[in-house]
Amino acid sequence: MIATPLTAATTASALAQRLREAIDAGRWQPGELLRQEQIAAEYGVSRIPVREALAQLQSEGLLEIAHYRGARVSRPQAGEIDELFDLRLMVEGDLLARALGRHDQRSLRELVRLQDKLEDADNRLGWISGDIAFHEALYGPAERPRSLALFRQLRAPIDRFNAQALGPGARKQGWADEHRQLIAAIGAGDASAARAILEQHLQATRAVVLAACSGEGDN
Amino acid sequence: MIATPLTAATTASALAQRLREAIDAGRWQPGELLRQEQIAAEYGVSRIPVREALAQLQSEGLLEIAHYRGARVSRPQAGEIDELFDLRLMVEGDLLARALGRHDQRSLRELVRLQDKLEDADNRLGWISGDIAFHEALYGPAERPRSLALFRQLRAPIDRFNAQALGPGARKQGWADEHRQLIAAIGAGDASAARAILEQHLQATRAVVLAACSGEGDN
DNA sequence: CATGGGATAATTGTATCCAAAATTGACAGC
DNA sequence: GCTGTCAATTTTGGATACAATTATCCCATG
Repeated sequence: MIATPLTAATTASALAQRLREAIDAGRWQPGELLRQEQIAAEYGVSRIPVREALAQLQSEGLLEIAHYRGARVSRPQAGEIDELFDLRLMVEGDLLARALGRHDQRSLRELVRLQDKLEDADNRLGWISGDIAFHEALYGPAERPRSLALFRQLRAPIDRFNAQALGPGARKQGWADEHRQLIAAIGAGDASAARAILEQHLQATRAVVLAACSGEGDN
Repeated sequence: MIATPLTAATTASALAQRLREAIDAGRWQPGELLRQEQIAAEYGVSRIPVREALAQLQSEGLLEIAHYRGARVSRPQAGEIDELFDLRLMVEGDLLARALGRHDQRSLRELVRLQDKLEDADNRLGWISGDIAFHEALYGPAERPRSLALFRQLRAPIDRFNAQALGPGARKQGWADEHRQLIAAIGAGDASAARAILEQHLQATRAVVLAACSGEGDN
């Protein structure tokens, strides 16, 4: 089966995007081998851009590539998920604190708009990308590019589990409530309240992800 | 001029290592283009592993690659250096706190040994790699692989400036004193003292790097 | 003399082909 | 029947060749 033709700046980057989505969608299970030849045939390209795409996904932590032994979907350990949430709390807490005094009417309205849009999303991928957009708008005024990049990097492996294990219904209400409370705390300029809500938000998400992780984790 | 033959697991990874060192040594200035053909000829390989090495260095933040336009040495901004130190303080502070109660006689002796070795290093590269080894041994008992990887990632762009701008003599004594004080605080199990020394250590380094950065930064 | 268009060259991205390593399977030996 | 060894096959890594894109330079034109 040959997929629809690739249209993007470069074949390799388009492939990376496609493969990312395919892995998130469960096309390959954690630990499963991705064969270069097979992928090349599937997308109608040669193995060169396939290799570059795989290397890209490796640098993102999505794959583990062993010399002459192929690329496998990496399998996040429960302990690492836990660690990632601790790191997120540090980084995002700092971003939130720095962004707090820099929000204005316009950025607050934008947050509300993004949250409305997020609550309308019905599929899990739309839900997650909407959540990312919300948090980026939340932290954007801090003007901390490296921290924001780090935020994305720390989320990625967590979202992979979220996308597979969670439906849009799971904890959606609490999730939305916390977002609304965050907006309110920022509007009031209440730093400690905002921090507490963020902490609550991440702890609750951690619990859900860990439950899903240990529930289906059979290695 | 053709460099000495490459000997490593894979040509691409060996090239990446060589290029990293070459860039750290100033073989290419920030903003300068790295030509694939030229590098390939220089190391006696084809352009394929060169491309993979360049992609690797891009993912490390060392290069910026534009489609059909080549790879350039990235130019860290002063604001980003500042941000990186703030992130380091968060991550390393957390690692230090978690490692504190887990050190024992053996790991403390290892720290002393690494520090002795570090103070013997006479060239700047040995100094920096020795400092990395010391800090990894310092944070190792925390058993936080992601945080440790993040530590390396946050150091890399800073060390590049350190390697270029600083000699081994600059602040070497204060540096060593702070390391010794850290070992003492850990031996005494004094968390707040250890944290304070780490903070002092990083702030002093930040000042030196920022001075070097703004001193030669002519963009 | 400045400026814009277009041919030419230089450089990157991709396909095809070859070499090296690893996996698989059969078979001999115990 | 199990195990170790070796050939055949599969798969990955790298080299060479070709296509696509961008940069450069020349010259016509205002």
